[in-house]
Amino acid sequence: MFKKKLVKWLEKKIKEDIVLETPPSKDMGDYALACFPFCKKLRKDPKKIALEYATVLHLEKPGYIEKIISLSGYVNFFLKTKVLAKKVIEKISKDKNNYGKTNIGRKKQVMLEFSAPNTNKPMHLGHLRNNLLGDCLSNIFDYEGYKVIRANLINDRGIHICKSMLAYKKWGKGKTPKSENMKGDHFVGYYYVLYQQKLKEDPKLEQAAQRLLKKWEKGDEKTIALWKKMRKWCLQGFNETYKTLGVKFDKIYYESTFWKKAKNLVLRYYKKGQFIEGEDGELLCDLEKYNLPNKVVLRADKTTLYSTQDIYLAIQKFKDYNLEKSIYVVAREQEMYFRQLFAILRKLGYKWWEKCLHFSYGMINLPEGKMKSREGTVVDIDDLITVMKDLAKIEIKQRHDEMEEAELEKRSSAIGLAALRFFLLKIDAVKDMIFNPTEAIPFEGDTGPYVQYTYARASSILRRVKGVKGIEVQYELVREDVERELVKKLEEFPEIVENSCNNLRPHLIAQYLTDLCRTFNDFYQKCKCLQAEEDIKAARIKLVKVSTIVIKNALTLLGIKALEEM
RNA sequence: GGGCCUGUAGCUCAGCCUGGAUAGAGCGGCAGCCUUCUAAACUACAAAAUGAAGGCAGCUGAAGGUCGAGGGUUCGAAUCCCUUCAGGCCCGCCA
Repeated sequence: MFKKKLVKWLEKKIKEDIVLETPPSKDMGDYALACFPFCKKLRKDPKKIALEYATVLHLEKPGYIEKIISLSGYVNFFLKTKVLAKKVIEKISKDKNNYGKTNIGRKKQVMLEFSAPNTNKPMHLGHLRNNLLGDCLSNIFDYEGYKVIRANLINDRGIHICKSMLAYKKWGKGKTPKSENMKGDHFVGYYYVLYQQKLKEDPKLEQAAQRLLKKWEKGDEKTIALWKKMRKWCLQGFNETYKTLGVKFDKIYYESTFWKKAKNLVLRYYKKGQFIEGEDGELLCDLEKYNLPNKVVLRADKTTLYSTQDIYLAIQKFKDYNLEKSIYVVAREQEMYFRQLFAILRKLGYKWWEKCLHFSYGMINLPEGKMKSREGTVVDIDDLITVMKDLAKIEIKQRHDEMEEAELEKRSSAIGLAALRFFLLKIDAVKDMIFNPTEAIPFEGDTGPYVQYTYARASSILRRVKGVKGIEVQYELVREDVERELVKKLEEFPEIVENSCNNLRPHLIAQYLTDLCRTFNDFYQKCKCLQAEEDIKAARIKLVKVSTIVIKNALTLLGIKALEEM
């Protein structure tokens, strides 16, 4: 708010490129200008330069500046607390849940593809990080004014799907999710696991699954009917999970609807000479000129691969929408794959290949160690949510002796999910991480519940306050150190969102939130609101009010519910 | 053999893109506030130095660091460049 203004003013005064930084401690002011770079030109000691600048500038300082001094080679600027408080508080009061939006994405469309489940088993911990990152990034783009298309690519065909179908055919005995009282995706997943188990005793199942795939591809009626049935069960299960997670999509691509077209497309490009035939008849793309290994785009038996379909789908996305960016939220293992995919598109002459972007993220594991589906150590999202919810219940019960069951359900669900989301989103996506449920749930520390709790405390003050409505806020009464700090934190928010959007770093929001909440709690601790004198009370209540707005806005970006009471 | 990523306090992480002043949080641990016991002096009561044991929700305080290592660039490096070590991931018909 003030920084840009100050930079402009300084550039006029000093006639140099001005880069302002934030000093490490508050007695060094709000902004600082390092004078070391000027040394050579002016052939003077930086301390002297700083002193001279500070002296001159101080005399001509603009109205919002309290003082300008020099400290060990820096020119330090101090904002007037009253002006700062007034500007920030009034801005937030006016913008409310729009506070922090910058509109940098106006008239631009961005697509984020994430989630991408297979319809043969429930989504697990890995999908969870994917879903949450994709969802949060989408929220951020949305907030910055982009038109966001949340896309999901459902992998609903292929050999892995046939495996669960085969197992169901053999051992399913006509059971249904309903008859077994199971969630659809878990039901289907059970047969996928069953297949893997039976395969050990009977290796011939592999061929049987292959035959089933062939039948599916030919459109065999019975096979298709079974496929449709099981697919539906699975999708219903996914939708439930998405609903509890609070994840929504604008566009869903089903692999089953375009795999054939994808194959034909690749064949056409082959005929045009864009792809070459390998030793066994497979088709591949030569990427040597891009310094990448070659990529197979169609199997020797002319069945499709992920690459086949992704080439088609990438093109389709740009046909469906006028995209500024097409972002793929996919785990890091596939970094090379996406570099190849984008290079293929480039080779094929699609100018927009540069707009494609792989947002990669690290692995997520449990404290017990690596997840291995074969060893059954995979954790389903649904199970994990239940664990979080139960942990949340324990916390709530410690604080409330009696609570109605419905209310307990509601709160534990909100808190459990908040813990989950926050824990996964606060860590830089590039890093591998260990998800430890018990570390995520406490109401203290860097956790989602801590942030929610802060919001609830603030809300409680606002609920109980009486008699400040008509009183005009006198901003000079915002004068305690902690109050000033809080105001400054609130001011940072728009910059944080913009940064996290431009650099695709959702964790900045979460990091900011803990910071803000700590600052708020410090203020809460040191400044009595309700017991203060009327005019001071009015100012503090206003500060509490705008704090809740910003906390809520930030929470919303993370997809976390702000609770009035916990 | 080649490529990408990570390495910061006991643990979990932020800061690195965009170099700047004493490298920041959270958790844990430590000390204190707290509880019980002890107790000179005193007619007695209240209060209580000191020492010991216990507890831990909250509050307060302090501690904790070769920023993996080495070199370079720079007035200045956790941050940029090079080398190196450790860990993870990937490298034509898996997804």
